[in-house]
Amino acid sequence: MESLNGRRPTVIDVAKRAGVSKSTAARVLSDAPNISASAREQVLLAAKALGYTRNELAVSMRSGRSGMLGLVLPDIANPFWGEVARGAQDRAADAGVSILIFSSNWSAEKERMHLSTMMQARVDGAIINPVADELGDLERFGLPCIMIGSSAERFPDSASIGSDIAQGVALGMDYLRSQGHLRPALIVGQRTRLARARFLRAVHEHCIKHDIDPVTLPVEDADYTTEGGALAMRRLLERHEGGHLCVFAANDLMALGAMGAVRETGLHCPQDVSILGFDGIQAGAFAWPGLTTIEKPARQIGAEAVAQLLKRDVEAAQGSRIYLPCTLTERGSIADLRRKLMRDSVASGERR
Amino acid sequence: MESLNGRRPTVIDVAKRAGVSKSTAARVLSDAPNISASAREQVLLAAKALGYTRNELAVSMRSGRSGMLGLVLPDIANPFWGEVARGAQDRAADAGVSILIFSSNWSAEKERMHLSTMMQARVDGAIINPVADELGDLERFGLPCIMIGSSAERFPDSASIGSDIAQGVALGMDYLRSQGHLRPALIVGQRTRLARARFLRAVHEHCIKHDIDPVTLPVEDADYTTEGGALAMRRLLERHEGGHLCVFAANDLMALGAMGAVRETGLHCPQDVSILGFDGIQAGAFAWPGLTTIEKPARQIGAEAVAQLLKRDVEAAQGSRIYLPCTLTERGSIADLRRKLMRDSVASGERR
DNA sequence: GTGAAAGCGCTAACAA
DNA sequence: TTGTTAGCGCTTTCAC
Repeated sequence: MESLNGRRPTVIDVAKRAGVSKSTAARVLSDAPNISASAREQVLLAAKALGYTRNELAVSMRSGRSGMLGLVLPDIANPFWGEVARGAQDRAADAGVSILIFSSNWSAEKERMHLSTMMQARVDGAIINPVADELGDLERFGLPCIMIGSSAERFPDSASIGSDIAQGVALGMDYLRSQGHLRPALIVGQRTRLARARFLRAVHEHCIKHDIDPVTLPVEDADYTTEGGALAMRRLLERHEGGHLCVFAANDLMALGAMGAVRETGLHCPQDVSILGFDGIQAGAFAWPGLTTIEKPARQIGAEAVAQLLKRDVEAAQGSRIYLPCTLTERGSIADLRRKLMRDSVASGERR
Repeated sequence: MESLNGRRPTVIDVAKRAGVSKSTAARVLSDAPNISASAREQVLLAAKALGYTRNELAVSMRSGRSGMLGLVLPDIANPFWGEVARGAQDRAADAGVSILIFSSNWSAEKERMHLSTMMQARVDGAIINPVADELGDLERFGLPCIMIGSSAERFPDSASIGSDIAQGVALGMDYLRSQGHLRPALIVGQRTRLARARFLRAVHEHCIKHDIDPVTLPVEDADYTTEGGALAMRRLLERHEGGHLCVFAANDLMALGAMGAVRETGLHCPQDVSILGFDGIQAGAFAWPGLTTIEKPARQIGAEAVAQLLKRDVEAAQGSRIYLPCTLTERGSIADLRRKLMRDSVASGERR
């Protein structure tokens, strides 16, 4: 009976077995209307018996849409991007589309390769954290595209989704202020990075709002790595003139590095030094003390990007930018100076 | 000239522009032999001008192979699986194939969904960390399949790749022994987990080799989470009769949880308690003290799985099992009791 | 309600 | 060396 010897069954096989024509079978299998109950039943039965699964490749070719989305990340092994991928994957699965995930490993060359592979695979849309400055054919053929992450700003014409750095920084600065840290030192990215400027701008805005001269905040550049953070911390410690030191790092890895440097110096966090991070990576929860940090909505970014891409069919939103809010995760790397100050003032007999 | 108004160019468009036939163009574009230099040049020129990219969907349909591999992971956001994905991605990119990554989120239902999506997408092979006990159509149509991770043992018939737990445990036990810890306490997984038995079996073998009664090692069950590890540690501490306590946890998360519990009790690691983990997740590097651990070759597992799948075309290796060796990462959570013992014996005037 | 036939973009067998 | 032709599995007119 099963004369297809190992071959995967096609509509034709199903049609034959059901005793109907190819098109009737196809109609049933694609839920088209105007089918007699008996025909439907026969076809469904045959399909089940044969273990028929629709060949999406063929569907894609006919329809011109592949039901796949491309996702190009700088590093899928990086927990932050892993979360983004997870968000995208979950949202896509809900909508019944698949995701082709690529890891550019921070290489523009690899990225170009992946972009081209995506084009060839005829993905219906792409989500990209761009490394290079140009997208090649993607733009040329108007493939729906959404940029994610900070480097997205290099592409002012395309839609983008990212975390709201300004809001996150404000949140962090407000929190530090609430704990009595008015002039935190800053560990920021290299001068070439766009994220650096955005971070600093947000800090300045906060300062101006609170009548603080931005120039009075110590700033150290680092390279977003643990080692860089440790280096920057040591320099900060050298410059420091005594009293409690508070540091706001532009990412968690640098914050964690800074924490290590503090420990090496024989100082303690948060007793002598307070540290605030930015990202929300898992490792921060296991450091000691736990790293208090501004958490980026990684998973939502992925999910929202997919959602936008799927919506895109209807309305083409050129150059729109969505910034998702960050949240504060308190863990224990920040000293509450206010309470301490209050105690001091009570002790010295002052009243208000 | 560009009369395809936004449409992506096909071989036909290229052929027309180059003034040759469809098949000549196709031959050039697919690097087939027997083409005149002039024809080749014309076609390449036309292709470039038009921005032609081969439609892999069509190629796939003709050839029956999609150039895509499916990868089903329990959680793409989990750093360990992220590393596996990264290894697979890199290796696949080298070979010019794409990877469809799915995250089952530990749900058998979702897994079944993803499996079916993969079948419909006509992937050429699949790499799976199985949650459910059956694979459905994958087996039925003989899709090349490789299982990864510990649950792979539930599928004795299919090929699998994993880390060599026995070797890793032996490595860990030998290392502990070298540091003077002869009878470490064990924090292992739940009784239902296959991994638990494998872990314990390896420990027993080590014990027997070294004339230690395995029963004398305290064992606590936990659920592979930080909280579970902390709980198990507290129970271990209660049972403990004084002196240095050494703990070998079956994964890093539990080890990290145990470390936290030690700190809460007012004890210190590694002075009072030594802890050895198993996995090699990033967070372990940021804990304080850094977690010494047996590192699983996550990235290689992914890479090797892809390699095997690609090789599979040639020789079908049914039921083969590959175990990749683990490595030791020393960080600082283990006390060197030997040195301490030596010091003690020197102090008390003993000679050898 | 159903069948016949065209065609998505490509490759491969056959002819010239 | 090049062109013609027949499909891969599916959807979708267009007749009946």
